[in-house]
Amino acid sequence: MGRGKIEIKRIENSTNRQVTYSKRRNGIMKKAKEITVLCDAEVSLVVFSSSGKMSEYCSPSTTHLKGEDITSLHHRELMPIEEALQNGLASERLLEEENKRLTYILHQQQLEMDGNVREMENGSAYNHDKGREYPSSHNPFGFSLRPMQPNLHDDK
Amino acid sequence: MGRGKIEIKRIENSTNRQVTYSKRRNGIMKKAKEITVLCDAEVSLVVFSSSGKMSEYCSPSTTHLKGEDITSLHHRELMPIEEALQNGLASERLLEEENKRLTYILHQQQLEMDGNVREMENGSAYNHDKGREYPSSHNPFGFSLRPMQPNLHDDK
DNA sequence: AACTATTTATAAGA
DNA sequence: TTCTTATAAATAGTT
Repeated sequence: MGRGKIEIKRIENSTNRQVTYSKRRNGIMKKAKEITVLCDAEVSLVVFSSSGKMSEYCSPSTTHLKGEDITSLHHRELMPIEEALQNGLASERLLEEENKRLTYILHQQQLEMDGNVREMENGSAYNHDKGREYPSSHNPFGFSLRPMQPNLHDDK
Repeated sequence: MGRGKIEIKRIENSTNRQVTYSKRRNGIMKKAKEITVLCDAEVSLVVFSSSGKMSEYCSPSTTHLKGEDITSLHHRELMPIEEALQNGLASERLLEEENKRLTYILHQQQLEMDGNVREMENGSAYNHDKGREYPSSHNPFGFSLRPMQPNLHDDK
């Protein structure tokens, strides 16, 4: 799409690569938003440039979380951890805290499951991650919790 | 892009919405792969259709995990947990195991970092998982674990 | 950052 | 669903 056709292979020129990255990142973000709206879909998109800069899009949660959207949940659950990490706290300590959070959420899930075993047929999407910008040029973050689609209908 | 211009708003006709979803999902996945290759970027993209079907793309991990790719790590580390969950084991037990696994992985990462701090400028890409269908049209899984970049340099 | 010539994605139709 | 094709949209190369 452009003045010339290009091969899909790494752009060696750093400047061109950066420019193309910027354009295409905008393009894919737009597409993500569009499919969300047009098709009532849910999308999580995270992109890291080769220089470690992150961009992300996450569709608003509509059917789940009882009004709390994924973004706000992300902010509530993850940002405190990210901040703490950036403040240089020991990773072990953070792991403990993370684990507590996991435990809590797992309990919540467990309660749901106990009350609604039928819907526990299938699994989750674990996973993924990417590059980034952190003060020390290290990402101090060991892992993050990525809430997806809690099955919170307790009406059954 | 097509025979006619469309407004970006929910497609009410269910069939059309499904068709558009399918086409656009393919399109955005392609774009994700392209930006990965062209710009040396890392991408994680998860899309859920309104019927609960998930599709995912995650760019391959290049710099870390010493040869173990994301997929195999996912299978080794995560699938047993998913299966266990599906078998209804207590969440506490699973969390403990999960935490042990996390700790182990964190240590592994630590070892890598200790021996090669220079290369720790950018992160690894854990994982991914591929298209599942949730029978009940709900994703029963409330969260996913997203390992990122453990900051385990205890030299500060 | 803008500007276009082109390529690519895709909406509608078959 | 898969293919076709006219048209809208994205974007590569340029300014």
